[in-house]
Amino acid sequence: MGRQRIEIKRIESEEARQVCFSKRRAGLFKKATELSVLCGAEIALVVFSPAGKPFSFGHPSVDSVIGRFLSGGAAPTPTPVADHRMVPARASLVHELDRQYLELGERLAAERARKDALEEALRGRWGSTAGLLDANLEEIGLVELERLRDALERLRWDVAMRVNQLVIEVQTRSVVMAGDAAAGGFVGGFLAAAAAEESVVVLPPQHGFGYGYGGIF
Amino acid sequence: MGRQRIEIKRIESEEARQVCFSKRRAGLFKKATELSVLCGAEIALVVFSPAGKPFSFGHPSVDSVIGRFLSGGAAPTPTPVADHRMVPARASLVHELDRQYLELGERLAAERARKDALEEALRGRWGSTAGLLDANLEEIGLVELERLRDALERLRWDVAMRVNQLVIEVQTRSVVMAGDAAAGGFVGGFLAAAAAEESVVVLPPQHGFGYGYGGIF
DNA sequence: AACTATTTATAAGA
DNA sequence: TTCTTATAAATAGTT
Repeated sequence: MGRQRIEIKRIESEEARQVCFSKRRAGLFKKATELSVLCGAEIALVVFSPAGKPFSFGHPSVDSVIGRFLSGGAAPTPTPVADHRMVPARASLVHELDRQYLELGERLAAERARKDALEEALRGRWGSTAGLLDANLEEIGLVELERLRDALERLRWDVAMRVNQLVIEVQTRSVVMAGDAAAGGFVGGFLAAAAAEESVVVLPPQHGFGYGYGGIF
Repeated sequence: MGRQRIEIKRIESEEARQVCFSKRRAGLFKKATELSVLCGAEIALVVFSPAGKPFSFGHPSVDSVIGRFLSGGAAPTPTPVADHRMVPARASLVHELDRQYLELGERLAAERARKDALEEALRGRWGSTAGLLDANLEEIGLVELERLRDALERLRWDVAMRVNQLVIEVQTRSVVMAGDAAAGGFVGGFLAAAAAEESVVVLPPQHGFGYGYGGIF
């Protein structure tokens, strides 16, 4: 709708896609607002940018509309535009939440496994020499000292290796893991604010974290 | 957007309102579809007509997007309000999920904190000038290792004493021990390692923890 | 529903 | 990102 007509297909250029998203998102929210005002229609609109930032609009509120949609055994939806899903999808939201919940559990388990492996990596090495530590030194001969020396050197190597791995892991993981701690107890607070009597709600892009990974719930 | 410009306010005429709704709803869903296709954005759109008919669009699905939104995408709505109209059953379910989420979140945070402490301990140890077996072993900070550390420090002292004695013996029994330079070498190497200022392992260039991204964490 | 006269939205470009 | 502008789209009022 501009200088040229464009085909409605995924924009490959990352930059162009971002620009298009910004413009069209604004337009979409404007249209949604106008529709709600002109016709008094209840509307819930949630959009995630390609970068994962959430935007939402709701009249009277996202929650009230979603709640009505999920609970009200409302009639199935029509199919305005083809191609994408315009599905009824009733209470399967619960399943989605449940799935994400399980995902968090798996994350926790994985996290714990990593921690245990770390502790074991340390404790295990010490365990190999623990006996020597407790031995009566008066009875330690050159052979024993040699064994101790070797054990300690192996320890140094192993730990160094472990550190190397950790460094790599940390570097690799830095972005992926970002955002984990955000969004504590969001659902409760969210629904607590549900059914707003407000007219128009537009969430600006969040400050930058809290999303990234949807592995909660 | 037609013959005349119209003010964006509720259309009083019931018929005109219904007509406008039909037209604009189609346009809105089309825009939403285009945005999702062009930019790959995830979108959930739910609209109730003035008559109460529900229409929805979702990419990949309404539920997945809503689930993602609920789970951590958004900050508290800028327009909080009261008037809860949640379906009881759903409300309690969500609260339960929320409670369990908080619980898991706390556990995860605790696990991660411990894991981070471990990583930091390892990393910090290498960062220091002291060697692996030096006194700052305590920086590992693990309770279960503190006793081992103490034992090791005593060991070092005792070993040093023992070595002194051995050296004296070696010096005394010049003939017997003379050819056994290896023994002295072992012990010397051990003690050198024990107080090492050197690193056995060279860590890879840590081009960094500069997560190079300001947005997320 | 269809048909336009207009207003809007927006693709490119700066 | 924001603005400008040429055009494509959407749509208000009409048939």
